[in-house]
Formats: sequence, C-alpha cells, structure tokens
Amino acid sequence: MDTLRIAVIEDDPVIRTGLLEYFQHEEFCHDAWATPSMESFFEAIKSGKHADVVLTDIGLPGMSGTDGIRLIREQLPQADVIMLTVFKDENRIFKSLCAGATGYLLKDTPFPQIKEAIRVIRNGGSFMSPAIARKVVQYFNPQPQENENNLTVRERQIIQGLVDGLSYKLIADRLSISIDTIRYHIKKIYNKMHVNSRTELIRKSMR
Amino acid sequence: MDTLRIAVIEDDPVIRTGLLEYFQHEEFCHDAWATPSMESFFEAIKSGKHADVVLTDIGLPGMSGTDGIRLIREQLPQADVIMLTVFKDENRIFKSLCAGATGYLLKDTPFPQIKEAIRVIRNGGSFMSPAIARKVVQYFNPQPQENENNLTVRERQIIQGLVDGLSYKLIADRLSISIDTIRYHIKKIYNKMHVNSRTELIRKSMR
DNA sequence: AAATGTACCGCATCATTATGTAGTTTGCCG
DNA sequence: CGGCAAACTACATAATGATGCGGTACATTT
Repeated sequence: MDTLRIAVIEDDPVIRTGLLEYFQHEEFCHDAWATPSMESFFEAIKSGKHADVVLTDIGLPGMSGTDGIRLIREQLPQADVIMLTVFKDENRIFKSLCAGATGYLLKDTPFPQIKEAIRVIRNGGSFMSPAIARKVVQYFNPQPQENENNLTVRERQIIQGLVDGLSYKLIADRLSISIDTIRYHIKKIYNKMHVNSRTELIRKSMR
Repeated sequence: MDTLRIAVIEDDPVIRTGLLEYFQHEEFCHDAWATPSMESFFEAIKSGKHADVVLTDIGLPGMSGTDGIRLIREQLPQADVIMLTVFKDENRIFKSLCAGATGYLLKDTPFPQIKEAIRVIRNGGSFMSPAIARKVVQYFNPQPQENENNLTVRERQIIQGLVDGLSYKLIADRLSISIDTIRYHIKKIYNKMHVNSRTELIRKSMR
C-alpha cells in the first residue's frame, strides 16, 4: 500500500487528536492532518493541503459531513471519502453512499480496524461496519412495513426494480418469478398508485 | 456467541471438506454438516437436520445457490444465508441480496475471516467481501459522466419531456415536430448520455 | 469545395410495456 | 364452508420504445 495523506474532519478534539496520533505513528501514513469542520477543511485544501483519504464525521458544525462529500470529490477526485460517525439511520447512510462515500464506519470502530478499512478501500474495495452493512442488505430485501397505498412486500420489491430501470425480464430474474407475474403485479401497482406508466410511478415514488 | 449449527452447500469436495474440518474444530460451532447440492440440502432438512447458518456456493449442480435462498429462508426462517462464491457480477450479487442473503463472501476469503463474518452476522450485522461491498456502494453512486455531454438545446427540451413522463407522441406535439424526429433525437441523446432506456436517463438526469 | 454538425423526416423491425382475460393455489376471516 | 386477497401463471393484443438505415436542408468549420 502506498503511503497516504489522510485528512480527518472531526469536531470532537479528543477523537480528532487520537486519530491524528494513531495515523502519525503508522507507516502507511505519509501525512495526517485534521480540521474541526468542513469549512476549515476546504480552506486547507484551497491553501494547498492534499488528501488521498478523507475520514469525516457527519455531525459537524456548519456543513454536515454528508453534505460535504460531493464538494470533496469535486476538489479531490482521486480521494476516498469515509464516514466515521455515530449515525446509523438509513437516511444518512444512503445519502452518504449516494453522494459517493466509499466507506461508512461507526465511531466505536477500533483504530486498527479503521486502518484495515482504509487499506481495503484503497485497494479498490469498500468497507462498512456490520450494522451498516445490514441496513444496506435490508435495502435489497425489505421487511414488511407500514406502507402507503396498501402495497404488499412483493409490490414494493417490484417497484424497486422499476425504479432501478430494470426490464420486466430482469426484475423477474431478480425475484425468481415469471415475467407474466411481473406484469400482473405491475397492473395492480399502477392501479393502486393511480399511474399509467413506469415514469409516472418513478416520479411519484421519488416524492 | 451461541454455538451454531452450520450447513455448507458446496459441490467442490476439497473446499467442502476443508470447511467442514475447520468448523468442526471451532468451539463456536456445535454441529457442522455439508451437502454437495441444494437438492440434497433440502432432503437433509426434511429428514431432520437443522442449521443456524447456511454457507452456500452459487454455482451448484441443479438449483443454484441464489435460487435456493428463498426456499432456505422458508424452511429455516431464523437461519442466516451466506454466499461463498467466485462470482462477483452485479446480477448475482443483487439477486442474492434481494432473495435475503445476509452475507456475500468471495471464495478466497481465509477461514478465520469466514468465521468472523459468521460472528458479526449472527450478532445482527452483515458482512461482504470488500470487492462486493464496492459494487454495492457503487450501486448507490454510479459513476457520473464527466461533462454535460454537449447536449444541444433541442436535446435538452426532449430530455425534459422524457423526464416529465410524456410519450414520444406527446413530446412531438409539445415541440411541434414529428415523432420520428423525436426518435432521432432520442437515439443521439442515449448515445451521448451512455444510457439505453428512459429510466436510466431519468436516474442520471436527477443527479 | 468538402466535411461536419444540427434539425428535420420517413420507413422498417424488433423489443418492451401496458392492459384485458382467464386460471390455480394458499391462507385468512366471518 | 364461501368469500376474499395475495401470489403465481398463461395467453392475447395493442401501443409504445429503441434502434438501424436512408434522406434533405442549412449553417459552420476546415
């Protein structure tokens, strides 16, 4: 593994200092620096600092870690952004992943495991704390929930396939049922949702 | 961690035997047994065998590991199904996750890491090999196009109609041109945007 | 002048979507 | 038990989407 420049964005001074000291004593780390906020991070970038890995908290003063991901990736296209946070709610998880984070670690992750996560991420993989991985897995296999329009679990799975842009055939493959069953469900879904096309459904689902 | 009953479904006898011997020497494992196919796995279940964890290959004779997940979960609702496979294509990954797999490991995972994956999964988490996690993460953040693809004014107008959910005919009405011209422009748009369907385009346009 | 790009148009073909009709099986509820 | 809903399946049909090929006209660039 190449020696890395690691930036930490963390407002808690104890954690910030702890991480800095850990990284500064690690051979794989060429340079480690930290800022207490997104804003000060971008000032440091503007004044010439660099980073290959950005380890960022979410709950920060001013701009949140999640809201900063896209900006980080614009300024540092080759950098990996890894979340290090107490938040394990699905909204923040998926918003961060959608924005381009390549790792999502919980705050209780031991430092050596943070190091290991950085290693696999820089090697082209990704790493999530197990509880986060479970939430991600459950995104693909949703459990029954309260729902609007009385949609069944099956119907919601099929909507997900439609939103993903899959053809009926591919949705059928994914769910191991026939394409005619897909068509049957879609008829019911469109009736329940009062739409007449996939696009209408997608627009409605994204609200 | 409670002592577990682990079932392995693996047609390669070397791997099967290796895994069995490893688990049978591990304290966390109360019982380990294996079958070379899904069909023989279900026969064993029918004749009284049990499992808390099912570690299954995908490329099996007869029914594939992926196609067996749902049946396993019906017969063993409390069991975790973990894929152990060489396949790292997105189709199989997402199909397995949608079917309810709670782990997805590549075949080159060392045995102690398989054990660790089982541990975190039984503790309510999930575990994926890093390359798999990267595919999953990229599902949420597909690579954006590097520029605006030099769309003309006309092309942007037509994209808007597509995003609005209008049929080609209605877009043609809106722009006072023929439906064949719509088709012509859409061909060019899809090429420029590197998509193959309206839904892909919409997903890409909304970022 | 020739090449290139944009906008327009038509035809042909195949793939996919949407909808109607019919049926079976299973589980739940009154 | 019958009624109902959910899930599955099949068939048929029409409409729409996607793509390939061909063409014209005009403006700009080489």
